[in-house]
Amino acid sequence: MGSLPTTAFAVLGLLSLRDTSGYELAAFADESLAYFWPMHRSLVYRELRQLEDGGYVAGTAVAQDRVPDKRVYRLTERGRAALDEWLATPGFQPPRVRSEFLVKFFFARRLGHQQRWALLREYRAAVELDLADLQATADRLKDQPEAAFWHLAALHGVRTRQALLQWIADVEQALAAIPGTAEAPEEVDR
Amino acid sequence: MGSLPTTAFAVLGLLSLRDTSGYELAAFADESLAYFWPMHRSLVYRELRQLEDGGYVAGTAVAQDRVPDKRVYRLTERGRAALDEWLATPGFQPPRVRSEFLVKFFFARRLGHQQRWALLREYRAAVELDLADLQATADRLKDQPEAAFWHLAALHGVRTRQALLQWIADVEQALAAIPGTAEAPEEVDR
DNA sequence: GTTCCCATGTAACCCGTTACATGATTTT
DNA sequence: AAAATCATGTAACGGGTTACATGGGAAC
Repeated sequence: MGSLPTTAFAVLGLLSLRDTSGYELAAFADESLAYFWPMHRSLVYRELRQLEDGGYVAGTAVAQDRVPDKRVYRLTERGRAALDEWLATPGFQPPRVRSEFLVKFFFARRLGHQQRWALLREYRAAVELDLADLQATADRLKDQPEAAFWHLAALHGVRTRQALLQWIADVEQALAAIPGTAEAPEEVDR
Repeated sequence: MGSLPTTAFAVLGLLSLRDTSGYELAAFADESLAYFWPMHRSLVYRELRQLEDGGYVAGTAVAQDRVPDKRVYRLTERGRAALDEWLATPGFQPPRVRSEFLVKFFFARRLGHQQRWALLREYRAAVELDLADLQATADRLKDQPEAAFWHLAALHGVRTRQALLQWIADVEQALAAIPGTAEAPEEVDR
């Protein structure tokens, strides 16, 4: 009982791929899990310490020259068991989204037309960037069979971002139709 | 400087619609903002207290019989100004997603076929439920012009969930193609 | 007539973010 | 040669979740 937080399993999962120090693990998490489970370095360090206290991982100090010494962790048998049990157990927390943009958008009735359009344009730019990034990741992983699930997870992101672009187009339509809302001209670059 | 957290603006925004107690405000937030900015009741209470300390809202004790007394808050001029300034200021934090499902999925190479398919099926069920809920909200708001932005925000959710169903279909295809992965039969109800 | 739900909130805990520290190496 | 980055982490703060409290209706 007292099951571990999801972040702990994320760490165990990464350790199941190879033994690493906190720094390396956090760096890899940042390239892989970050889109759907962001973890700051500090959190990774603390989690590793706690996992070691619980006997899920074992750390060894490794001296290095030129760079600071590090502590390399590996999964213990207990850790592997916990990971696999969590994976095999049905159920997951409902996905949580936090979008400051949507909060602003929700109250956008208080804004003038100019600013509404500006807000939307800004969102579109952000989504497009994000999509490009995810698409690049997905493409890079496309033909690596051992990264099949990673690739599909990236596609998850791609698909939702594409849907967002569609939504933005819909909203532009709807905004243009709001009485008295003249369509804002494209931003002119003076 | 020392700008307020987004949760504070969410609370100010809701108060701009009408004066309420913490309990009512949290209940309304749960029907409206929750999909993109969840706030637990406790958090709303604390935020209201802090906003009152900062002079953004003013609370009045209201006695009731049969139910406990309550404290009703209204926006002060300062609160209204802070809200509008935040709204009009460009920029927003990048949307953050946290999906335990995707963490499990990412490590699904460790699972057997049965369990992979079970995980996916479970996800589809969850997404379908979620979609139905959002769709119902969107439909309900469709023809209320004063709720136009609320309606569009709900559509934001609808669109992304539809994309997820598409993604799930893709994944089922991909899983079926993984060597040695016989397609798992539909769950038989004995 | 117990048990569950409503309406109102307070208190404690812990996860997640931000700030701080440090010496070597690469960049400007 | 000063500034930014890398490779390691620790410490402090605060937002978000969970647990606790309470007394009156509603449900079974």
